[in-house]
Amino acid sequence: MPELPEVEVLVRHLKPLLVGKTIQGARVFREKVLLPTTAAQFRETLRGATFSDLIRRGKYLVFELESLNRKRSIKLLGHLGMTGRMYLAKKTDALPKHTAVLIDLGQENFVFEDTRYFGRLTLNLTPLDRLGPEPLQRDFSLNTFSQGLRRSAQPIKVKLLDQSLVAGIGNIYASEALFRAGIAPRLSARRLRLEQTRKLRLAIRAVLRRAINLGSTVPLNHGPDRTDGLFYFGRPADTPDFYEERLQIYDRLGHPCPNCGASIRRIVQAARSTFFCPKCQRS
DNA sequence: CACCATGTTCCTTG
DNA sequence: CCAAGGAACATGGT
Repeated sequence: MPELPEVEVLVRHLKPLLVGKTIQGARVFREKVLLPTTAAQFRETLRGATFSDLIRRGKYLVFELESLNRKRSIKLLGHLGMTGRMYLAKKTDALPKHTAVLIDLGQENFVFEDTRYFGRLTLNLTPLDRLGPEPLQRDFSLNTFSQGLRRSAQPIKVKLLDQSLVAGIGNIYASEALFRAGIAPRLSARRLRLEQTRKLRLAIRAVLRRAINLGSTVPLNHGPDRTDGLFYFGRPADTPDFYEERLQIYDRLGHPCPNCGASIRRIVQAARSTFFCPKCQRS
């Protein structure tokens, strides 16, 4: 469940569950997700450490810990890739098929499972250096944004996926933000007029904030009664309107545009799907 | 078998 | 040095 809003909701959920808990040990089932950290390094660094904080940066989770003697503060960088999940589980629960890392917290386990293993849980923090501003914070200013777009000939949709421009937008919310701003996904980034840039910046913020708010209403359960998959799409079969459709345009090929009724179209840009309304997003 | 999927990094080319 | 495009990573759903 991994773009900025999903990570934000996960962080809010996990932080109070983790802070104060001490790591008894760790088991690594898929060393690849630790890279460039090794399994031995990972186990040795974390054993005896206590979680002190958890924050989000872009689509990353940054776990902060203190070692046993408080001599050293440790940071762990997490990323969910496309299919990663992180949660606390009872020790009696069966391990999911694609468990990558298991952290023993004494009474329970912290599980990192990831079907495709594109995710990360590592002591290497350097990916954070490449991130642009947080879209929901002050440093994502109109100036910063328009200057970031100025040099790029790429289609605006593709440029929005560039994490050094602004951190946390993924394939779904890129389409959602452009739809909300009424901007055509193929428009070259440098050709946006100031008014469009202004609109897009506000649309990005609105779309992300709204998703966080809606996501916060979905309980993050795991196991057989798992509900975190509802974050993006649909609603459970037997629940009320509470679980409204969350997305206006993404994955809605052929459906009527919620603004004008025109048929929603799909194109491929940089090998990824883009959804848009041909009438509401003409320029 | 074909194509699709919420992401990032590495390599090459210009 | 920079921008941009494409492959690679790995597994599963339809």
